[in-house]
Amino acid sequence: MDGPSDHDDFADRLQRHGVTLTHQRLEIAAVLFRTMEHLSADQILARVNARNAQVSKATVYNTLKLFLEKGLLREVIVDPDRVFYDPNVAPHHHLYDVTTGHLTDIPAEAITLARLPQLPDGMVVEGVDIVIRTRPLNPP
Amino acid sequence: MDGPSDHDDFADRLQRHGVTLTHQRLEIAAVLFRTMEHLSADQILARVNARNAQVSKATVYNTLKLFLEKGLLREVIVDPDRVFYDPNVAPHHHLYDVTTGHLTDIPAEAITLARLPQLPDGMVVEGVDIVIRTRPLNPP
DNA sequence: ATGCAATATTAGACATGATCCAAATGCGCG
DNA sequence: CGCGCATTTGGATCATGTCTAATATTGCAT
Ligand SMILES: [Mn+2]
Ligand SMILES: [Mn+2]
Ligand SMILES: [Zn+2]
Ligand SMILES: [Zn+2]
Repeated sequence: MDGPSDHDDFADRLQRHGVTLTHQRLEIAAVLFRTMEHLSADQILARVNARNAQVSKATVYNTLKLFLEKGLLREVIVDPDRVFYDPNVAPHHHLYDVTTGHLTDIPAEAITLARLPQLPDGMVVEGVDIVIRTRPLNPP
Repeated sequence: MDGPSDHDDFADRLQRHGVTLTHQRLEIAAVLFRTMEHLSADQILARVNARNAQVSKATVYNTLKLFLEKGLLREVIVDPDRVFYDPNVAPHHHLYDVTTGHLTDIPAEAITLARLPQLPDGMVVEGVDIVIRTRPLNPP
């Protein structure tokens, strides 16, 4: 499941993005890229320290910021209380289960916008975020 | 500009939504509904106390929560650090200037999405939030 | 009007996510 | 080995937002 090849893939990935390798960064990368889930900083900290060793909160935040800068991650802002970190950097959108807080990817091609609105002058689109909030169909 | 008719309009609006009137609630409603801007709790607190009297932080949060429950407002989650309160409760989407943090409404009709993705079984759409992140076209 | 119970407001304590800091550690290389 | 620089770290600090328990106001019956 967790062979040396996985580990090397993560190492390559970090290096290709200009991130110098450290033990902690590899641990964090493993947590994020092995399951490709959307996780909060707290969840990442817990998982990293559950599997292996002691990585500090400060290092988790430092590393997430670094990974963001290097384009290894993106943020998803859907919950007012915490940021989710998304290991999928391909353009895509999200289903957000408001009861569980769980995020699911929607491929960009699965949604087509017709008639993008006209932008104010001199403004350019940096990105489009679509969140479809869902909940279980109410049982009485 | 700020005649008694405005004030009465706000009062009517609150009462039609089942909100019992208080001086503080009317002040907060005036700040929100007079300019229809997207404001954070902090900004609302500052504006309320700039124009008139002393309304406490607790009351601002209490009132915003009440207005949300009563359908007078909605939240907009685009900034990891603070919630914006939106006095426009009609279905619509947003332009988000990432450099200034300023939000602008896009009428729901201005965007059409084709091919909504298929939802997991027993799940129903609660809402769709579209945020178009923009920035000034600026070569430094 | 007066009294009374329910509702609303408030100051300040508290919770939480996230950032900052200054010290300690680790690493690459001469 | 030892030096210089990047990285890590605990703990302090900050910012939004919530809670509490006391006070003030309101609506209403008498
Ligand atoms: Mn925050
Ligand atoms: Mn918060
Ligand atoms: Zn995603
Ligand atoms: Zn809006």
